[in-house]
Amino acid sequence: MEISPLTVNRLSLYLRCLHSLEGEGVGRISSLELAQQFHLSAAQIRKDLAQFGEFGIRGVGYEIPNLIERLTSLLGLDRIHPMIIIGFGNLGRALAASIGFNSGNFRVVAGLDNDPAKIGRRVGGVLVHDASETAAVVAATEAEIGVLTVPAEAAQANYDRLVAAGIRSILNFAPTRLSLNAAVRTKDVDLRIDLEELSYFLSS
Amino acid sequence: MEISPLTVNRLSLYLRCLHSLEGEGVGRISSLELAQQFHLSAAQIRKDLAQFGEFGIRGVGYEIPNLIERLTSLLGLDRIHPMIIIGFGNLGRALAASIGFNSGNFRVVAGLDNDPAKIGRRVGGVLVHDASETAAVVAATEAEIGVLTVPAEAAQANYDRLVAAGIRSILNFAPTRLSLNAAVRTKDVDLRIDLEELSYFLSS
DNA sequence: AGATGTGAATGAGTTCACAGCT
DNA sequence: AGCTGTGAACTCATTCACATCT
Repeated sequence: MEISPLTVNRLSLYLRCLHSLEGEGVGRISSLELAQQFHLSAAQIRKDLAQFGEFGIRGVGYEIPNLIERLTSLLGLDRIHPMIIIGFGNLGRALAASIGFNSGNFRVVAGLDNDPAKIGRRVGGVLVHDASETAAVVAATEAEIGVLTVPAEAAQANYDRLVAAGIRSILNFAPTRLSLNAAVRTKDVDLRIDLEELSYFLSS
Repeated sequence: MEISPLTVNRLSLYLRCLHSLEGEGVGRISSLELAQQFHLSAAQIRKDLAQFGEFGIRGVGYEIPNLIERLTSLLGLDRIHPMIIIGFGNLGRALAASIGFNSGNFRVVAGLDNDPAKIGRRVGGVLVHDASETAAVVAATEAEIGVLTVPAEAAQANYDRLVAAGIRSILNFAPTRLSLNAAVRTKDVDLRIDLEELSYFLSS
């Protein structure tokens, strides 16, 4: 069955809530309690989980440690995901150094840039390579995720190079419409569009 | 009529495409050509635009300068939107300095942090104030958008302070589920969830 | 008794297909 | 003739409500 990204994103959310409950020592919880505590929908929690099997106990609820384990495994968070960052401008550098981004199972293992002043440097613990060596760096680091933080004009060329290098997925911050390769899962983070949405609702 | 954020986000996209065409000297375009060039849906372009009036000429298409003007005005991009950044860690600093973020009609006019080492400093052209002075800073700068780049634990407190200070909208980067105030439009950018989505589809 | 898991109902969003202008 | 604007059809997503199980 094909799972929607909306569902997957909610699973992430549920997992985060469960970790927080586990930290408080709670051992089990019903969909209703979970929904009320975190402003979610109980029916949706059950529907989302039910797509992957029967995780709960009728009349009781869900065992938190068990559910955490199942969701962690489902989301692929039981193994390390090496990432490379392409474009060491402000945003690329910040993400390389950010503990929120570079933590848990996600590890920034290398950087790429085309600026000679940056190549060979170690920025926030990450060594920056020449972007022309994308293929070699992807192969050597076994990077699974490429984080595109280059200017819009450079995005398509760097995207194509990442795809050719055999990367498996891409998180794109460049504010441009990439011509996509179906074999590589790509997720856009377009802050310009986010701001313009806020602008619209400010004015409306 | 209540417009969906999905529609608004596509308007941003259309506007971007139109700017690019205008730069190439194209004067008018049909929904079909626009769709083909940028991998969009012609029917959806027409439906989206039709929600706001009749912008096109039947049998001909859309006048690009005219449509750009209408969309710019619709999205509220014909005036400046002052922004403040709350939390001058890696991400906050990067956004303050990033031309992609801090450009066009969006201007970072001040920063807030609770670290004495940062307060009073000018980082990337932006003066950092004590977070306890949120209300005064919002009033003085007339900031419309608050960009929350604090750690998850600090997010709710800073959110509440922004709301109390009279901010109109918030872009939240903290990976947490905020308890929201309905009067303040809030948009989440949750990079952790984006990465976990990629992780899921890597494994599945 | 009480909460899960799920078909059925509703709602949101997209695509189709064509009437109506220019 | 050709493209917009739009009701109708369809697909996707969420919510409801209850049979099912512990």
